[in-house]
Amino acid sequence: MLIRVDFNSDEAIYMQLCRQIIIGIANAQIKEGDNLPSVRELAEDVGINMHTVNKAYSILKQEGYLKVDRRHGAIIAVEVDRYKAKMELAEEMKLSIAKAISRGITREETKEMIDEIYDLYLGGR
Amino acid sequence: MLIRVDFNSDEAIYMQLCRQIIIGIANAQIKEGDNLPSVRELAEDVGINMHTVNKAYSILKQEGYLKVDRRHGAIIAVEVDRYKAKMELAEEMKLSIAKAISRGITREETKEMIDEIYDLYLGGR
DNA sequence: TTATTGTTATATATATACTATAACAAGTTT
DNA sequence: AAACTTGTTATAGTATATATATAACAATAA
Repeated sequence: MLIRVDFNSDEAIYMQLCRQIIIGIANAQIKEGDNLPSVRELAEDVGINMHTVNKAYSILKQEGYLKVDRRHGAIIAVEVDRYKAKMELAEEMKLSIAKAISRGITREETKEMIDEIYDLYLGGR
Repeated sequence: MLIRVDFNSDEAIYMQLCRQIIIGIANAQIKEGDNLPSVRELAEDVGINMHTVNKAYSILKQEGYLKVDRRHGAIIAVEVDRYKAKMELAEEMKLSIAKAISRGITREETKEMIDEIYDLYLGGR
């Protein structure tokens, strides 16, 4: 899985890493049990510091997307707490939908958009 | 419209203000043409610095939620560019939906959630 | 005239983000 | 056994973001 960072973005580098890895899981570029490159390897590869990668991995571990052990490095292992997952999703969408309503985007339009994004990630699956 | 800030939150104070005002527009607590308290007034009211409020107002102005003139202070005036609004919404939802897919939340569940949040804001409208 | 408006300027303190080196124990490879 | 790689931790430095404190300005309202 290819990971790149945009140094001109105002999104923090460690967040760019987290986001790309989560999207990689969503669209099955990386699957349960796959291992990510070591912190030093990925850092070298994208041209950033080891600690920035380590921060991203630590967050992903803490949020339940991967597990880390010394034998195999970082391994994708999504921990699913459906209740927590839905609460988090709702919380994240609250501001976005408030913006949408303020700007006259209907619920049907929003749901169409949801379908498009699901299709984008799931493809034929 | 009541605005409060949580000093223990890890969300920046100016972002808390932006969020609460946008949600206030979405659920019609404040409407087109209504005016917000002056920067000094709101700062005094919630116990923060004038410049923090000014930063929030500047962002909301820049994002097209209000206009500011010296006669009447900050006035709600939502500028709607539907194309831009939908692009922004899609962009904001991409990461959230990637998380949802990773955690096994189906598109139907997500769309139910969208309905609930729309209902939350729109109420009987 | 007096007061209030948003805006701008300067300064300071703290937190976050990122980098740079270095070291450690645990595990893998040779 | 020795050499290497792993994640992790520690320390230190720089840069930027956040929030505060004072002060001043022109435009407007009372």
